[in-house]
Amino acid sequence: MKNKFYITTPIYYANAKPHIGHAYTSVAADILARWNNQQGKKTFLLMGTDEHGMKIQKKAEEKKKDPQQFVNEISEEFKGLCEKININYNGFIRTTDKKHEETVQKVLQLLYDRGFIYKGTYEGLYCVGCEQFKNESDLVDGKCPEHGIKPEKIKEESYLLKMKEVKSQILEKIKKQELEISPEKRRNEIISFLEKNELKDVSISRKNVSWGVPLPFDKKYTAYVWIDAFLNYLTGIGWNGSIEQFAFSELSEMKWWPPDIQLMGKDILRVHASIWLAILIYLDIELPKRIFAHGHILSNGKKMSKTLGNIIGVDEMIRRFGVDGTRYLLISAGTFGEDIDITMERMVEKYNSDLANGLGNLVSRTIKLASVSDFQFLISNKLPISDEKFSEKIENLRLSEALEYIWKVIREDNKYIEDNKPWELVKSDRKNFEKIMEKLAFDLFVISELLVPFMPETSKRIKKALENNESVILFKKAE
RNA sequence: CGCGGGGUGGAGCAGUCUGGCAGCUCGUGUGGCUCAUAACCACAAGGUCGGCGGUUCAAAUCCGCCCCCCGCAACCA
Repeated sequence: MKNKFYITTPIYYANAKPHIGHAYTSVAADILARWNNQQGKKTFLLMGTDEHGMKIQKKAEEKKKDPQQFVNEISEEFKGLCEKININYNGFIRTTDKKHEETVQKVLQLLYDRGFIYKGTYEGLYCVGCEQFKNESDLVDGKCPEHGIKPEKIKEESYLLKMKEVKSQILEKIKKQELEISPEKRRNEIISFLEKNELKDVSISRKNVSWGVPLPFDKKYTAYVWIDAFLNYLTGIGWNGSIEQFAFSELSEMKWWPPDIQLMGKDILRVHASIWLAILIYLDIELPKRIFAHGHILSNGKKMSKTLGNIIGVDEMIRRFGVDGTRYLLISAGTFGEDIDITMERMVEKYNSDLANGLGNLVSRTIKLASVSDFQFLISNKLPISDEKFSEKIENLRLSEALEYIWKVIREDNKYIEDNKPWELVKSDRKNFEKIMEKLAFDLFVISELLVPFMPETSKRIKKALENNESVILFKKAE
């Protein structure tokens, strides 16, 4: 299918409630989806929840809940988050969906039959207390933080996915831009990582995790969550696990494939650029066109954490700044792709100056000028707005720059009003007054069009206010 | 010698690849305006671009060394 746009977010791990990072990724994805939709493309935004694995099993036990019930609740919370911040998703995949699980098993079997999965041994640090393998980064002073004991190095039988042999293929495809990884910085990182390191074969089975998809060829094991999770990008648009489905992709429900953009946090870029790509290559499925890794949200230069008490909640932001205000503040906080740093204090400032005093006040004063002088705006919904500079910024995911571009117009219009003094002209020179008002109306219309992906409700409200010549307070001052 | 990111006026950032008067927003000061959400506009103050050295007619930008902060170290989203 031509003229389509398929975008994915990572599926969110359902071991805890959603936080602002999830909102950030989701809003960005939503903006890109809405923008492409506005450009006349058929779009599909896929989101979802990743619901298997040891962590979830344990969390459910702690709360004395059945794991399925536990993830049902969390999954609803993630959907709720999407509603709250106005994410217009087209599909929401859950890895505990029956169809997804079946497809995962099919794929595992296929990879096994083709010899890409083999039985070997996995060596790792095993904590007897937790009954699971630990990462070195999980340890405190070389000990398990929960049990205070040193994990043992043990070997265990395990199923492994071959990685060594695909490495050069992955590297080549990235280098040849068959798959674009951006920002460029991240691309370079991945390339140098692949060039400098051997890719070890990855263990894809878990012995002590009952909450997972059983390996079809050895039911004693369940699949490691990543394998399960990655396939969501395929099952989420209706893949049933048969390779034939791709042969007629123009006609089948796989018409969305490949993803035009896969959006994710920088933390999971590396696993995507290795394991995920390996799976696709083994399955002979076309790679995504582009993977974009964004940065993390910091608060006052630090990761948000309960101990530091610097957590900023989505609900609180919505309460103070509204839905569109929250979307604006998240996206305008810094270059998309870099880490961004937010604090409540600065957000209040930015909200007041950009939204209340900037956009809100411009709309308000323009409409007041019109209504006291019986000027009627002619809203020309006929003209499709296309602004190349703006488009280019969005295509390159320079999202905050795109917003700055709009705000430049807002400032210019404020100056324009100041310079032309329409409140005087209305008494002396009606003709010129109308000329000025038309220019303002046109600009506001353009602004509202450009804002559609970023602040859909605000955009509608501006248009409505212009049509009805009705004064509005778009954004109340925040304290 | 593990890998990577960052250090730019009071705050937050852009600019570094491809060298050419140091840019944006906020805040501050002074003045102006009254259509507007005490909003808006103009002007001004404020920077040895982390440090030292090198290349160059010219360095925030290229090269070398050093200091400080922050991530990551793949089976952890």
